[in-house]
Parts: sequence; C-alpha cells; structure tokens
Amino acid sequence: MTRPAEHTRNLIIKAAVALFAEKGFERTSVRDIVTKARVNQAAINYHFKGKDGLYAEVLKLAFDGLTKNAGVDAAELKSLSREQALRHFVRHQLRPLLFKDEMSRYIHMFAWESAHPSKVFRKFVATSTTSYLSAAVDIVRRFLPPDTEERAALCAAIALMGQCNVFVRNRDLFAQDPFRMPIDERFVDDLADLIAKVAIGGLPHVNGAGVETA
Amino acid sequence: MTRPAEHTRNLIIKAAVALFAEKGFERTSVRDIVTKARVNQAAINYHFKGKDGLYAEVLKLAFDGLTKNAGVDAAELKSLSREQALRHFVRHQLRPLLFKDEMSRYIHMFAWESAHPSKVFRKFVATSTTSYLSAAVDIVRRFLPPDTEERAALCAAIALMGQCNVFVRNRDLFAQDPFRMPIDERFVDDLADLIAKVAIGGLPHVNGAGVETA
DNA sequence: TCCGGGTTCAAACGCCTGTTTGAATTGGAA
DNA sequence: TTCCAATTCAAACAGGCGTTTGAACCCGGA
Repeated sequence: MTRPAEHTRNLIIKAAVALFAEKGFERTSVRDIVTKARVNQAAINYHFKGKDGLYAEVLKLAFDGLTKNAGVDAAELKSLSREQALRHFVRHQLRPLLFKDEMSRYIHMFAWESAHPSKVFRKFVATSTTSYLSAAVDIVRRFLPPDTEERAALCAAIALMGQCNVFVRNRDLFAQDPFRMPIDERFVDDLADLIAKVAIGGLPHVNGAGVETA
Repeated sequence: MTRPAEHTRNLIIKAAVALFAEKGFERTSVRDIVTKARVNQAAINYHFKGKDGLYAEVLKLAFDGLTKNAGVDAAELKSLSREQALRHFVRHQLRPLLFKDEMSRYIHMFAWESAHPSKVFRKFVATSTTSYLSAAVDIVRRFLPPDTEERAALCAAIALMGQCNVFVRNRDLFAQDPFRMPIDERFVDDLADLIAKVAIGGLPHVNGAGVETA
C-alpha cells in the first residue's frame, strides 16, 4: 500500500466519523461520505470492502479511543470517590452536547447505536472482549448494595446511559422551539448534576424494602 | 365516503400501527404496510395523501389513546401516592416489553420517536396543545424540591422516559446473547422497581447541596 | 524505456423507496 | 336500468441506495 492510498483511507475515515456521529449509520450514505472526503465513489469499496466494512473499522477506532480515555478508564475512575467517578462519567457521556472533537464524535456514534443497533454494531459487541458497558457497570456497582445481581447492575448501567444518550441524540430538538434549552456549559453542568444526583441518591435503594422519601 | 372505503382505511391504519411500533417510521415502507393490510399500493396515497399523512393520523390516534389511558391520566395518577404514581407510570412505559396490545404499540411508537424524531412527529408536538411529556413532568415534580425550575423538571422527565425507552427499543437485543435477559413479568417488574426506586431515592436530591450516600 | 501492480475514476447496474398515472371496477342515487 | 363519482388496481415513474465494472492513471523497479 503506497502513501497516497493511506491518504485517501484517512480522508474517508475522517469524513465517515463526522457523518456517522452526526446522523448515525443508516442515515449516512456512501455518497455523503465520498463527497465530504472528496474522493471517488468506488474508493470506499476498494479500501474497506463496502459501507459495512468502513463502519466496522470506524467502530473499532471509536471503541479503542473511548476505552483508552479518562472518561471510561477503569484505573483513573477507581482513584476517585464513587460520587466523583459517577459525575465524571456522566459529564463525559454528555460531552457531545458541547464539543465536536473526536471523542465527542465517538460517544455520539454509540449514542446512535443505543437507539437502534446496526448489524455491524451487534457483530462488533458480540466479538469484542470487553463490553463497552463495563465502565458504567463498574460505577453503578459502587452504589448498589453488595449483593446486587449482575443482571440488575447491568440494567442500572443501561438506564444510566439511556438518560445521557437521549439528550445527546436530540440535542438540536431540545434546543428548538417547544423546549428552548440553551445548550451551553452551564446547562450541561446542571444536567450532569441532575442525572448524577438522582443516581447517587437512588441507586443505594434498589434492593432495600423501604424506599420512602429521603 | 362509503363503507368499503372506511374498511380499507381501517385495514391500513391497523397494519401501519403494528409496523410503525415494531420497526419505527423510517424503516417501515409503504409496501410493507400495503402487504400486511392486503390493499393496493396506491391506497395509502389515495386515503392519506402519502406515507407522512398516514403517520400523522396514526400519531394522533396513538397520542389520544395514550392520554386517555390510566397510565398517563393526570386525574387517576393524582389519586395515588407519589411513589405509587411513579411506579405505575414506569410500569406503563415498559408495557411493550410484555404485551402486544394497541396501548403497547402506541408506547413503542413514541419510544422510537424519542430515539430519532421524524419530521411528522416534530410538527405534531409543535402543534399539539399539551406535551406528551407533561404526565412525566407532573410526576417528577412531586419528588423534586418545590422551587425546582421548570427546565430542570423537564430534563428529569426526559431522563426518566429515556431509561424506559432504551429497554423498549432494544428488547430483542437484550434478550439475545451477550445479555441474555429473560423478558418476562418477573423481569419487567424488577426493572420497573429499579427505575422507580432510583428516581424516588434520587429526585429529592437534585437541588440540595449534600448528596452523599443515603 | 517499458512494464505491471496499485490506485483512481466516470459510468452504470440492480434494487428499493414514495408517489403518480390512467384505466377498470364498484355501488348508491336518479 | 342508467349514470357518475368514489374507489381499486396494475403498472410505471423518478430518485436514492450500495455496489460493480472496466478503462485510465500513477509510479517504482527491471
């Protein structure tokens, strides 16, 4: 593979990450990608064996980027108090609301997949060694009663991420007319506080019998 | 309009509700609908002025069906304790996990829309007098501190529904291999308990300064 | 210089989408 | 019965989709 070949590969991947994050996999066409990347139609099939192959590589890239990052890095999170770790994680999941860097795009892509997983993604999670939910599970576990079943912890983790994802996916909708939420740093901080505080206050109660007002 | 004409209208609407609930609006084609309804291709355009027009009528039907139902009926919910009302609401949102009746299909349709709102839906919520979120807002308000801003209450309501929707949309995914969740009455009851207890335990803390372990 | 594999390219393919067409059929009113 | 509007129907349309094709191009090595 010569140098210019890798150049177009990178152009394609860069454009694909941006578009997959913005619109999701299904609603992004290969013509969208090649137009943004300024390459030929057939380039995607030549270099990645089709749209699915490209998405598989992009997903791998996103997963590696996310697991090596502080937001879901197990070692760093364990050095924080459980409240700090949870708040940190939630704030990380909400990052696409404010920033458009690579990390935000990766998170946004997974937010789309949590809405309607594609075939490529399902195959990806089936073959990947560690679940991309394990970070969330580890965090909620620190709040759940010690004897909580694994299944309940998994559900709690899914619910936690579901709360973040709905805002990430519908950012533009909530910014507009019936809602008029100003998506700025102040708002995202407040939102992260809200989600984190509900989880912090509520998770310890999931097994207990008495769940009256605190 | 003669009688057989209304007959095919009803056939189309019935098939459309089932398919929109199962796959969402975008992934359901008019050919899917006419095949299931056993009517001609052009019938949808003749009776509803296109796929969008059909969806608009179906959305209206679903919204009316939901707001008149016990699960989100304001009067009935107010007669319950706030804990009972919240638990009732969450269980109602999770109904599509177990049952395939009309109510479940309506809820499932809105769960898809919460993932990626269609143009028709956005126009629908913009013109509808009462938000379909108002029931959720009313419930979370009963837990939030009295001086909570309307925006925070709205966010809490969205987060609450986001937790339910992610399970409704991905029911089949979670039932399969990496997760293996048995979606039966026992499981759904436990899940509703989990979501409700987290909210009950956590919502009162969203404004307070001290949010340490309970 | 010429060759040949790697890469790019314009064009087309086959399929699916929502919609339109215009003729055939139906069924109640005159 | 006759008529006419409402309804049904098979067929086609225009456009988007992912993918394939085969020729053109580039460029290092013989």
